[in-house]
Amino acid sequence: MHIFHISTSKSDFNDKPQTPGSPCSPFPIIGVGEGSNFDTLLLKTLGSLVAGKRRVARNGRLCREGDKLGLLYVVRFGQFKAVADDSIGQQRVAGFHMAGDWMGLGAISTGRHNFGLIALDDSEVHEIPFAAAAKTMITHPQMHHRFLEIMSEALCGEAHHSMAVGNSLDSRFARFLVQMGAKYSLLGYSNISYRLSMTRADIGSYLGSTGESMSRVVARFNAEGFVTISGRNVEVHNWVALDAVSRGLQREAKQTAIH
Amino acid sequence: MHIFHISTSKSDFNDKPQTPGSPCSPFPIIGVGEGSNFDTLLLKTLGSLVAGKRRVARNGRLCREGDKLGLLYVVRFGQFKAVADDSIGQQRVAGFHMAGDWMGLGAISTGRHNFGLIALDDSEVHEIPFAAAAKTMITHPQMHHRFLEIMSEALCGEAHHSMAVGNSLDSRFARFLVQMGAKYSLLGYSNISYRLSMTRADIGSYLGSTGESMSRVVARFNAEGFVTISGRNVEVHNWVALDAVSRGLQREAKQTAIH
DNA sequence: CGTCGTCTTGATCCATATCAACCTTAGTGG
DNA sequence: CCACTAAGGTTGATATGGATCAAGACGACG
Repeated sequence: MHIFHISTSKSDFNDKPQTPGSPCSPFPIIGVGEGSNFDTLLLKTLGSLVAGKRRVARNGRLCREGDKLGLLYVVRFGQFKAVADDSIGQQRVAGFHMAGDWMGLGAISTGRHNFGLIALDDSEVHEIPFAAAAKTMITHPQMHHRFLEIMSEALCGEAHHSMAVGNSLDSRFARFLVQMGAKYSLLGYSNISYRLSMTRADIGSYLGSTGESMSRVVARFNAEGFVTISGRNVEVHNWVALDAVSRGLQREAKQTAIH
Repeated sequence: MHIFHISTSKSDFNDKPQTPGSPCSPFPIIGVGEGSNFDTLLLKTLGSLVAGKRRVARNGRLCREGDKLGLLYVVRFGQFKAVADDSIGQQRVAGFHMAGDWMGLGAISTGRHNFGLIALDDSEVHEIPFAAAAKTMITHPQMHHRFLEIMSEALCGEAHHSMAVGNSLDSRFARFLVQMGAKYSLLGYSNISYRLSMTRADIGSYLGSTGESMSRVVARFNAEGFVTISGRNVEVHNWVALDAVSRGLQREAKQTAIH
C-alpha cells in the first residue's frame, strides 16, 4: 500500500510534495519546510499549540463529518478533500486543502466537524487542540489577530466559491485551475505547471458537476489551446485567457487565445 | 421616498420588522429588541465596542465592494443584500442578512470589504470598529470565543450555500425557504408564514439563476401544494415535503405532499 | 388613476446530466 | 518483467432543466 517512513527529519517535507511535471518554471521552487511562507509566522508563535503531527496515507480519513470538535488541523504536506454526505449516500466534495491550509474551522461554532477529511496523497497535518489554542490566543495578540485573518480568509474563499453557482462549467473549471495555480504559487511551486491530486469526479463534485462533464471541459480547453491538461498534469499556456474564461468573458477569452 | 424618524427610543425596534402576513402563528412572537436572542450576550459585553448606529433607507448602500475595512456591522433591524460586481457590470447577490447578522467579516483578511451592502428595507446597523474590537476581545475571553463562533457560523453558512452548486433549482429554492424560515424563527417570528424582502431577481441571483426561473419554481411549488407563495408572502404548509425537496429527494417529497 | 418596477407566462435553444460503452493507466501478483 | 485487473478517464447518444428573449399582467406608490 502507501507506506511511508515515519522519520521526522526535515527531508521528509522536501521530498514529499509535487515535483512539477515540466522543467524550467519561471518561479522559484523553494522548499516547503519550516522556512517557506505557509504561515511560518503563525507556526512559530503557535509552536506550543501544536499538540502533535499525524500522518494519513492516501485515501485515509483524518476525521468524519459529525466528529466532535477537539482538534483543528493544519496541512503540513499532502492534500485533502473535505466531503459532506449529501442527503442519502451521495458524497459531495466541499473543498480541497493543501499545505498551510487550516481544516476544521467550521466546527468551532457547531462543536462538530461539518465535513469529513480524506487524504488525496500521503499527507501530514499538525493537530491543534482548539480549546487550548483559543486560550493561548488571548495572551498572544498577534496570534489572535492572525487567527481572525485565517478565518476571514476561509470565509472569503467559501464566499468566492459559492459565487460560482450559475456560472458556466467552463468558467468554474477555469477558476478552479487559476486557484490551484495560485495555491501552488504561494507554496513556491510553479503555477503554470502542476499536478492535480484529485480525480475528475472529485473536481466535478466540487464544482457541482460530474466526472464526465469535467472530461469534456478538459478536452475543450485543450482544443482551445490556452492550457494543456493530460491526465492530472496541468500546464497553463495563456494565463490571461484562462482568467478571462474564469470570469465568464468567453468571447474575449477566445480572442486572446487565438491571438 | 422612504423617510423614517430618527428617534432612538426602543419602540423603534419593535415597530419596524416583519409583521407576519397571516395571523395565528404557533410560534411566540417576541419582540426583537434588547431582550431577544440576537446576540444579546455579545451585544451586552460588546456594548462599548459599538461606536454608533447607522440607518439606511431601503435601497440605500451601507458600503461598497472594495471599501477599506474600518467597521464591521451588525444588523439591528431590516435586511440587507450583499452584492458583488461580477466581471463587467453584472451584479451578483452573495447573501442576505437580517437582524443579528454580522456583515463585513470577509474584510478582516483582505482589509477591504468584498461585498457591497444594500438595504432591502429601511434598516439600522450597529457600527463596530474592527481594530478596537480586536483589542477589546483580548481582554474579554468570553467575547473572544463568541466572536470566533460567529466567524465560524458565517463560514458554515457559506460552505453550506456553496454546496448548493449543482443541485436542482427546486432544491436550492426549497433550501432558501427553509433557511429563511429558520432565521425568522430565531428572531422570534413565524417560520411558516413570513414575507420576503427581496425581489425574484435577487433570489435568482443569489441562487445562481434568474428572476424568470424563480417565478416558475414558485408556480411549481404552489401547484405541488406544500407551500403557498403569493407575491412576497410565503406560507409553508408541509415542512417535511419542503425539507425533502431541499435535500433533492424530489420523489419522496411528492409522496409526502400528496399524503 | 396612471406609471414604473416587479412578476408571470410563453417559445425557443443550449449546456450539461445521464446512461452506456470503451479506452488508458497504474498498481498487483505471477 | 510482463500480464492482469480495477479504477479512472474519455467519448458518444439522448433527454431535459433552465437561460434567454419577448410580451403581457399585476400591484404599489405617488
